[in-house]
Amino acid sequence: MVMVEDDIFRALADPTRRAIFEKLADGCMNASALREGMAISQPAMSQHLAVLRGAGLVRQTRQGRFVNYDVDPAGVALIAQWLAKYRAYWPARVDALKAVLKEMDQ
Amino acid sequence: MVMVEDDIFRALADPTRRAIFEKLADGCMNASALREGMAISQPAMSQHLAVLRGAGLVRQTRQGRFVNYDVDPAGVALIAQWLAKYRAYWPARVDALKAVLKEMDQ
DNA sequence: ACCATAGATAAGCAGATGCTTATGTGAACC
DNA sequence: GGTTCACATAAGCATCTGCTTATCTATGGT
Repeated sequence: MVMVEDDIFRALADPTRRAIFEKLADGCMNASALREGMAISQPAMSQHLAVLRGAGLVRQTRQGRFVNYDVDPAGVALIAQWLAKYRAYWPARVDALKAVLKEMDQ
Repeated sequence: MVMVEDDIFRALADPTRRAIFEKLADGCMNASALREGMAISQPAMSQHLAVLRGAGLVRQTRQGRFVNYDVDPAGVALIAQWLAKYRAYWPARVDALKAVLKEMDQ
């Protein structure tokens, strides 16, 4: 038994790590680019990325000397799946969700 | 600046606390009922519930000597809102979501 | 072959976290 | 008023986390 959600939520619990993950929401980026404007040391960034990767939230691809990171859809899907347990508690947002889906159809 | 998501994800990072929260997904329950089958001391439960409440994930209502806890829709909505940033990464689940919405319409 | 650059890993440490036991508070019942 | 039950809070402590500095690995350029 692996309890994937443990790693996911623990990874997202740290504000710095969540900021990194949210940066990646806009698209693929390498570790150095991620550090820009973040007041974080290189080892710290590397450690955070390792945690995010261990949680299945982020994937890495070597490209020369750089390592590109991007959001792992599998991890996001797991969160969405977990959140689905509580869909009964956000009926007020149904309309907003509908709009999102309509938008995605086009 | 309060950074609500900080408290939310920190609260959900603990497996025991997540188990409690998931129990409440099925409906309102008091602290003693929540402890059943959980191998957790009374103070520990109380502390966990305090953290969940502080994060806005759970509400409490006194009913005589008991305190009933239930999921706070506001907290769930915040997670859904946060997750919406990543909707581009789970297109495979659009159909499932549509089914959910159709079901909610009825 | 040498050096520079991007990133990972190791070790150590200050602060946070979750548990414990003990005690406090509040409501019901006699 | 006193006792019991449901829960909260306090204090202490072992463990975990995230940072730091130092060092290692890997790739590219010359």
